[in-house]
Amino acid sequence: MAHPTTDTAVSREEARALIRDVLERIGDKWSVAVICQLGDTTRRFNELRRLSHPITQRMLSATLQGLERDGLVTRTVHDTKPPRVDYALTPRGLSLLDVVRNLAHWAEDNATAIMDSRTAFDRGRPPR
Amino acid sequence: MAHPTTDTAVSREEARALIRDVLERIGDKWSVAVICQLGDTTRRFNELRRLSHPITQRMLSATLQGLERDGLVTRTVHDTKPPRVDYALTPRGLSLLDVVRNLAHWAEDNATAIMDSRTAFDRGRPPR
DNA sequence: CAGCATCCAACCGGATACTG
DNA sequence: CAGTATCCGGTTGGATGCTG
Repeated sequence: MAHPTTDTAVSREEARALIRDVLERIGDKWSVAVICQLGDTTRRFNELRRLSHPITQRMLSATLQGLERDGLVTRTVHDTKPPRVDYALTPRGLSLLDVVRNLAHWAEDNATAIMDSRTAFDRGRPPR
Repeated sequence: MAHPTTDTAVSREEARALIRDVLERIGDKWSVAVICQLGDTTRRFNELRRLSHPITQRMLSATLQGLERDGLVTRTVHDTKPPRVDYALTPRGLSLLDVVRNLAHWAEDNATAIMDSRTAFDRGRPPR
């Protein structure tokens, strides 16, 4: 405890790094959409595909693997024929869903204001 | 109102599009960090630069312009010498700060669990 | 101090084709 | 049905150098 200020600064930076790591998980193009679609029900692969609409197989697969890797969704394979795989949020995923819903709420509430702000800003600065 | 289901589906999709537009704003690499650093105090350019640490000038500039465009921060130029520019959150930016703080909180709370989950997952699936 | 301009590498993500 | 493999274009963002 010789240099508490330094300690604090370091852990602060480390905390920021962790936060960014996590934010990059949900900051990609599809994670939030998929998490919302999962909600509190379990869904199958192509079901998610339809719901998250123009998502490609590749991206859905990658997104789900990322979420599974982080312990946010579970993947259960029923080896029937045809094969069937169910995805669902884990408790941790559900807790994230709450946060994400707040975010979505805010986005919905402020979407038009933001769009207006953008066009106003762009009118003042014509591109080139 | 012949096909209310269709109507709902369409507006739902539009809503999703809007939300994604907004999420992409804060989904980039630096916006959240800058918003947190602004908090409820006004800050100068290089001050933000130091606080958001390894951010480059270019990225800070771009991030701030994006946030200003969306009406989330204000930019005030004092023409003194040397020049001085202050950035601060608008009311809308402050409301976003609340949401973002929730997110950061969640990230902090779950960071270690997520890291553990990742290493466990990766142990099960060695690369290649 | 507060930026803009340019260049360029890395990565993200879409399209497409194929498999168990 | 539920994916994997490959290709490849656009965007993101870092490094660097210059300006008022």
